[in-house]
Amino acid sequence: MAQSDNVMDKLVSLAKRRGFVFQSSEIYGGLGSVWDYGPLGVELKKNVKDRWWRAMVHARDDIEGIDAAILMHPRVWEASGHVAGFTDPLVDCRTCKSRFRADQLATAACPQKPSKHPGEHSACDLTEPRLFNLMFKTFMGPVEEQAAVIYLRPETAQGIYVNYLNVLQASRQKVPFGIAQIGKAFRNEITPGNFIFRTREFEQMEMQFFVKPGTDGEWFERWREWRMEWHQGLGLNPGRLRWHEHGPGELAHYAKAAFDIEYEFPFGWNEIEGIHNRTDFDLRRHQESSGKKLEYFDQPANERYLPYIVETSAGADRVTLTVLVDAYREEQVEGETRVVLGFSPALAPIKVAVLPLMKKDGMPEVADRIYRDVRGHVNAFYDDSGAIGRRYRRQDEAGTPFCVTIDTDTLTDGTVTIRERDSMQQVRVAGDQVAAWVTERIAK
RNA sequence: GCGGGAAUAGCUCAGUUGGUAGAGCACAACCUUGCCAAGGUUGGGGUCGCGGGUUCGAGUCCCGUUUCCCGCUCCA
Repeated sequence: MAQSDNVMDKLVSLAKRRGFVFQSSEIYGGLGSVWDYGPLGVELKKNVKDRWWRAMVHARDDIEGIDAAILMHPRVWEASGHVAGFTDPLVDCRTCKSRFRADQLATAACPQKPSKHPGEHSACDLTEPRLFNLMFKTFMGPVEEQAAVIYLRPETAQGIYVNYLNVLQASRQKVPFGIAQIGKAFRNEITPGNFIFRTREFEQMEMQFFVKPGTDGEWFERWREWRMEWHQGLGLNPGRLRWHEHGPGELAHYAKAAFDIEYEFPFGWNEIEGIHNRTDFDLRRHQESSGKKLEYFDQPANERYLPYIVETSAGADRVTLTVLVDAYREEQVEGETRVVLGFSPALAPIKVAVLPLMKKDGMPEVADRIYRDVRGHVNAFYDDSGAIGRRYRRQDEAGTPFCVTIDTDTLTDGTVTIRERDSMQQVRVAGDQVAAWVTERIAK
């Protein structure tokens, strides 16, 4: 475990040094478990989100995208169960330092395993129950009165449910169909941590798929398969991905069945995406709470029903962390340790670095022309300072898959060398073909 | 929130029994070299997490606080 922690520590240092992730409000001492993405991090995360959006919305005819507001009517959260379910009364044991949900504690006997208890400790010395509301509260309007209390959404899904009929009508979709959304959500986690894995402000990539009751089981299986394929398509180590099925005691209040896709982080196996069969729980609750009919009318069959919902919910920050962790590797060269981030070209923040071999004979000028051409197509980076080997290393550390060098031959025949990070192979390409060459490699 | 550990330059860390800060790397400029990181010269950068206290004097001792890490409980 000590070695694993070490990897995360090094990743946090690297993330800060190279501009992937900074701690929020660092100059004021930092804000707990809130992180900002830097120049490279925002590109990486954006690439992850864009890839998800393309797979979900653009590449399919049966899914529409939306972008709902973070602020919603407070009654949404009463109907969803979050006002009741997200306020846990918790008690602590002063002796064994354990925490329990007060509503699950039947007796005064300590439910901890005996092995955890030193000596004669057989019953817990419990504190008074305290309320932990996991939703962030704020006020709508300038006067702080009870009626104006609203919440920052603790999940993005509800913005889809309350809009489902609007989307259905506007898009002329028919069940089965889905609605996709990428957006921020907020939770007052009791214990956040592990860098950007569990944070209080986070971004979700959610797709809610509306199906006819009775077909939910087969759609659930289909989406399980598709989502795992998507994660594998990011180029992640397949041995570090697995399923975790929720047992009866683990299921959330809304779910009939739930599978998590887990990734093996240095701190253990943890969930990066959940696939849930939410049944008609949410639509039914909103229908009852709002008094508005939310049924779907199946014209050919001439029947009305509340659709069942199969949800796929991935953490954008978690997937980004997964990509970072999976790409991280150390190489030993002549006793020195060097760090390489082996991002797939499609996800890499910088796709290509343009490096003139020497700062003379007009090489920087030629390199600059190529750089300006390439950056019109993909995110590129120009560097002419220091030794060439060192510049290669800097790009390896940033995860740049391709480096272009301009040498004396470029000045006469216009060709450049493209060096590929992972294979260390070099190819000779015409300077004006670099953008096309790189674009093709990224698309693969 | 509870218990344990930690916080000194962008990063990794030194800092002796209290006497008002250093190294390597990184960064900037110039020179040199030129295809897989450490060339030369010069330079910028720290109110030692923050706030109190003890002291003639605090990076160092005491108290509080914030943040991070490790456990306990929850989740994407």
